[in-house]
Amino acid sequence: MHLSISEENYIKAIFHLQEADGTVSTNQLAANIHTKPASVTDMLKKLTAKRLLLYKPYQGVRLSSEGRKLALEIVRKHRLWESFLVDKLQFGWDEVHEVAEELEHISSKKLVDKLDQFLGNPKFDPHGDPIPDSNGVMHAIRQVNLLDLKPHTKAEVCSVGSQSPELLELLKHKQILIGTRLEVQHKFEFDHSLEIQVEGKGKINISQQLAQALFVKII
Amino acid sequence: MHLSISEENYIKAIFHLQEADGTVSTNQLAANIHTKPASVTDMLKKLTAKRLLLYKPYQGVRLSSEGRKLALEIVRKHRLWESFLVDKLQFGWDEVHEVAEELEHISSKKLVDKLDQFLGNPKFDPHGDPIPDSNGVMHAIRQVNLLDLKPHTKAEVCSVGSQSPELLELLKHKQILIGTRLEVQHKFEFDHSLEIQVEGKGKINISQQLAQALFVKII
DNA sequence: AAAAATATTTAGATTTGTCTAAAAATATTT
DNA sequence: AAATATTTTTAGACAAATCTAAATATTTTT
Ligand SMILES: [Mn+2]
Ligand SMILES: [Mn+2]
Ligand SMILES: [Mn+2]
Ligand SMILES: [Mn+2]
Repeated sequence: MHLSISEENYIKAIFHLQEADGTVSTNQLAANIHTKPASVTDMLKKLTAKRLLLYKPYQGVRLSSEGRKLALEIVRKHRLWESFLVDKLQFGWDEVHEVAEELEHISSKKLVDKLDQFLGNPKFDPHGDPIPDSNGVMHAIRQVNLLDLKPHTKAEVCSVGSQSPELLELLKHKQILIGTRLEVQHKFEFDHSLEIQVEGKGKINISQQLAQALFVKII
Repeated sequence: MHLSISEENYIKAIFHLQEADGTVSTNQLAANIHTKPASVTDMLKKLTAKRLLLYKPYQGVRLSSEGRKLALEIVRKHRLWESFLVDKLQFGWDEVHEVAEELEHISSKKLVDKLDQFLGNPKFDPHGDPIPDSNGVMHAIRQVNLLDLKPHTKAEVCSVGSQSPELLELLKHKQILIGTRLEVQHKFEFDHSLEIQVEGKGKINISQQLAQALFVKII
């Protein structure tokens, strides 16, 4: 099954969007992929004909098992390349997403597996997201949104909810990285902001919007 | 100047073909790029409009200085990725060309320069071809075709004239690599074949066709 | 249960890169 | 210098991926 770069981008977007809702709407997909709904409908028909999607007109779309398998291959490549860029080429973790968006479409299976090996078979990418293995098995880590973390519980930042440059800039400024250890001190009802104790640093305040974008694992 | 993958492939092909003749014909290009002459004419017009080519209908084409600059960037990426695959990922030097054909189109300038640095700024790729630096400067090595090597002169294989799998298979079988040292013992007038003394090995025979595909530097 | 609003699909056009077949230009042979 | 062969360009078609505008289906509000 050979897919074009566009087709791969659609498959990957559906994969990510359906994590949340189970099923993905035409408009959601159009917004995510920066195209118009009419274009999405065309592509959904094409990918359905290739048996990669389960699609009922007007009723949204999901990946077929074949589609899911392909999506996992693309996600695997994306996250391995991100790891390569950060671990080997000294990119910042906030600079790698765009480049990986291109590299994920390189098709050589051998390349991916050799790269995986070269990197020491990493389990998580620089943003803390899990990397599927060569069989498409991806172990989800137990991670909790920072908003849902119980106060006075030690936890470690393990992923971020978006790769927007604005978010990453803010994290850089607050010196919050993947692996940063912290503990919620207070939750403020008024604006849902948090006071956080960062290990080795002082107390800082985090807005609701920022907390929502941070995922931690309890340690 | 943003180019599509197709446009980049044309620019690169013209670069390689004009090394020999100075000017490149429509048919030559069509054969090289596995497309039809009519398609080539269309693309030549488009790239000429972008000021990357010097093209007179019916009279062949050359790269403009702008086109040459872009070609060198693509060649740089191709050869750096080949070096990466061989040096870091343990690919055989006969397996890398196709993958590099895809990787050469990744656009990040930062990626290329970081990769160059990561590899230790190599001057030659696994086939012995010189790698342009980030300013597009490429130092040609003084290399001689094996057919033109004077008998009883020690030399070292430093590049091959094609990356065809058939050629590379033959070289593997004869245990000839980049860096192999050898000396011509006899030249046979009848079929222009050569008897070669390979350092550390015995004498072997090499056909005219094979000798033509091998370039050596005198040591 | 209508009416209104929203979401989705269809229809028709556009761009890019390719093709085949035919026409025109150039090169080679007689 | 014609005639012939070869090369190159033009003309017209097509598939992929996108768009806008219009039609249709679904959902929400009244
Ligand atoms: Mn992508
Ligand atoms: Mn990531
Ligand atoms: Mn290429
Ligand atoms: Mn090479």
